[in-house]
Amino acid sequence: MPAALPPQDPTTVNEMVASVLTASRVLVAISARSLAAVEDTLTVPQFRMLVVLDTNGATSLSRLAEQLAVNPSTAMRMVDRLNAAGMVERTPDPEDRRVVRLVATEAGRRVVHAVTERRQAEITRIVAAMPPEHRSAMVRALQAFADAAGEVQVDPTAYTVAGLPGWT
Amino acid sequence: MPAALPPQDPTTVNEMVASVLTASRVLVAISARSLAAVEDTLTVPQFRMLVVLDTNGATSLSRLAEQLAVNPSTAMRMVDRLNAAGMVERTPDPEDRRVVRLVATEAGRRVVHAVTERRQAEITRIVAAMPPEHRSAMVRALQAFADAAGEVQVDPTAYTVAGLPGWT
DNA sequence: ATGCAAACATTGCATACTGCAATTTGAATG
DNA sequence: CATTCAAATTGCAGTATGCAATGTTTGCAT
Repeated sequence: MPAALPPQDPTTVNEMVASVLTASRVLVAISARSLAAVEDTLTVPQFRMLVVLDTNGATSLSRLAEQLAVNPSTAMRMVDRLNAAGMVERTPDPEDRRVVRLVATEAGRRVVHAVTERRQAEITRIVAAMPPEHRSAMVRALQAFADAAGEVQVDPTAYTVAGLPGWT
Repeated sequence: MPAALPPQDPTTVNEMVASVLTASRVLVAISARSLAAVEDTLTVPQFRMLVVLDTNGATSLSRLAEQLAVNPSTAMRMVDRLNAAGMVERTPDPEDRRVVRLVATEAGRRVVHAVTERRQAEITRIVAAMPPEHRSAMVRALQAFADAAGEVQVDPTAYTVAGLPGWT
C-alpha cells in the first residue's frame, strides 16, 4: 500500500499518475521498436552487455557481471558468444594476470549507436510534433518529476535493467 | 537519422529529448524495483504471461502466444510451469476439443496485483513529492507527449513487451 | 619467505526461455 | 468421405541464468 501522504487533492495526484503511466507505455513502445532492429543479429541480453561495455569502456568480467546484475558465469558465457560474433574483444590484463580485459569492438559499438540514434530520433520526432506552447512546461515538469524521484531514491545503475537497456 | 524537421529552436528540442530520457530512466528503475519483488517466485516472462492472462481473461494457447508475441511452443511450456506452480489453470474447451482454456488462478492474480499496486504506489509517492505548481503543467505536458506519439504511431499491444510487462 | 585468505576467471550442472519443425487430434469444407 | 485447416503438443537446438566447484594469481600477515 502507498506510504502515508500529506493531505491534498487526490484527483490531481491520480491524474498525474495516469498520465505518467500513459507516457511510460509510449516510451516502452519506442524502446521495443528500436530494439527490434537488432534482434536478428543479437539477443536483448547481448545488446544490453554491449551497451554497458560501450558506455563504461574496458572492464573485467566480474565488474561487467556486477553492472549487469548477473552471475559471473552468465556474463562469462555471454562474452564467449559475443566474442565469437566479433562484438567483444578479450585480452589479458597486463597488471593482474587473473583478470581479462573486455572491450566492445568497432562492430559492437556500431550496433549500440545505431539503436541509440534510432531511439533518440524517434523521441525527437515526437517531441517536435508537440505544440510549442507545451514545451518548456514539459521540460520543467519532467525535471521536477526526476528530481522528486531522486529524493525518493532511484538506483542509478538500473537504466540497463531488463528489457530496456541503454536509455542513453 | 532523424526525419526532416520544420526549422525551429534546436536547443529546445534537445532539451526536451534529454528530459524525456531522464524521466524514462526513472520509470525503468521503478519497473525494475517493482518486478524485483516477484523474482523469487516467478521469472519475468512468467509474470508477463500472468499479466496478459489477468488483463484479458481466459484464452486459448495460440491466442496467448500471439499476445505475448512468442512461439506457441514457448507459451506451451511456460503454461506447463505456471500450471505446476498453481498460477494458471488449464481446462478443456467444451466448444472445441482442440483448444485449451487458460485462466490465471487466484494466486496468479494476487501476484500481478501486488506488483501493479507497488508500482502505482511508488509513482504516487514521487508525484506527491513534486512541487504542486508543476503538477497541472506536467499532466498537460505528458498528455501532449502521448498525443504527439499517437500521431507518430505507437503499437498499443507493446506495453507487455520485454522487461516492462504490465504497465497498467 | 612462506603460507593463507581473498579475488578472478572458468567449468559443470541444472533450469528456464526461445524458435523451428514434426506429429497428433479435432473441426470444417468440399 | 477426403482434404484441408486449426490447435495443441513434443523433439531438437541454442541462449540465458544461477549455484557450486576448481584452478590460478595476488596480497597480506606472519
